[in-house]
Amino acid sequence: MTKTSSAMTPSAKAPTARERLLAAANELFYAEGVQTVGIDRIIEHAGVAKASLYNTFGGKEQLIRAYLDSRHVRLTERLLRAVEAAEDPRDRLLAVFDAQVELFAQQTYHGCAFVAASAEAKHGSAIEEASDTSRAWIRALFTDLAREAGVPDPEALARQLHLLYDGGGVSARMDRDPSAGAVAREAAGVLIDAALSKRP
Amino acid sequence: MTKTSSAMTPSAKAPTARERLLAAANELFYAEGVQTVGIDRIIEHAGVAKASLYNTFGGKEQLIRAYLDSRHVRLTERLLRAVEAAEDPRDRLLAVFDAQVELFAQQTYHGCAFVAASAEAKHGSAIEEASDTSRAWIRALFTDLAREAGVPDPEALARQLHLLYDGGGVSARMDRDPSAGAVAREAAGVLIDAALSKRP
DNA sequence: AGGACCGACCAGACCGGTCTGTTCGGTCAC
DNA sequence: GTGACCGAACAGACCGGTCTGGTCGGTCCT
Repeated sequence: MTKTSSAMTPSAKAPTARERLLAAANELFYAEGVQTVGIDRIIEHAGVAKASLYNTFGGKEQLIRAYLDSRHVRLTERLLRAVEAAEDPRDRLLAVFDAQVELFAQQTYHGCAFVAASAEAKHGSAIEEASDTSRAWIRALFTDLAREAGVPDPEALARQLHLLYDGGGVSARMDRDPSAGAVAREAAGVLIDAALSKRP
Repeated sequence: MTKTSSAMTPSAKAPTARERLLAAANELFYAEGVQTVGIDRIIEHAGVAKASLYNTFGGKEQLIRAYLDSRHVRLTERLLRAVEAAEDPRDRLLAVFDAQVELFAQQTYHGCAFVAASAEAKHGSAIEEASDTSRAWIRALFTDLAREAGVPDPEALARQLHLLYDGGGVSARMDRDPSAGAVAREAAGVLIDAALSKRP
């Protein structure tokens, strides 16, 4: 009845090698960086043979790409869930920062995975590609919500809020201070109100 | 008369091994990352013997530290110069972002060196130490300028502006878009005005 | 003045270790 | 038996770091 080994569905039974690999990558790459963590540690932590990694993903670069893609999926889910819980257009914009506050509170938080991974990535790499995709999505989310709120220049407000979003992540990591989320949220409120006041 | 070999003064003549090493580190570390660039490439680019590196700095970690320290010195000089050129308290706060705009315009700009270097640094490293020092200095600068401007809560405004400052740097690098500087400056103006309006 | 000396430096061989990526034989479930 | 998987060994490049040997300009001593 239950197809456990189909590898296409995560299934409820024993996790496949791919899943364990991705989980290990998520833990180690995120905590220590994609450059400093070697594949030996990944496969050891995943309890997987090296050949399985290369059969499944093809190489470290592709594993990093898959790791970043999975981060992006979880990011969009988290943000969408937070935004949908709010109704007032202004609150929907702020909901993004509420999600950030919640995220920073976890002691596992170690900054934006894309910012960290792209810090030492060469131009044109898969890392840059994944970062661009994720950042474009966030920018579009901010723009849509800003337009929804009825500000005269949604693009401009979106760029400002994106700056705050980035700054919050960097500050929370670099200063080891989760309260950066609250600061970002407060500043966002000011910027939103200023943009709103220009359109009566 | 002239003591050229004293090694304490950079002198005007031929650059010493230490200077060339630091210059090479500044170029390669900043452009490609402190992890990905090996010391072999540093010494080759500097035209220096490997032993000179280890005699002068003691190791890669210390070279990175010296590189970051030199970045910090240049950063403070640049910001101080920009701030001192302005007279109005509000303009002095904005001058920090003017300096950022100018910085982003250089095509060599590749993001904040401290953000990049600390992305894959382990907790308690010399990199973290240097980052903390630099960030504390910037925070103090913002706080002083905010106090000078007479806002009721200088610390709060400083934290907001620091967020914008960080966000501008990240966005300029990740999006390969220097206009993030102008966006940050504009948002800073809004936040400053909002803080100012609370104190008559 | 001239020879011994010395510190700063370069060139490069070399070390142990680690990196990514490959290969192969064995095992277990279906 | 067939495919997915593990454990282990392997190759080749590269890492940070050490060490030897040689060059050169300046300084001191006589």
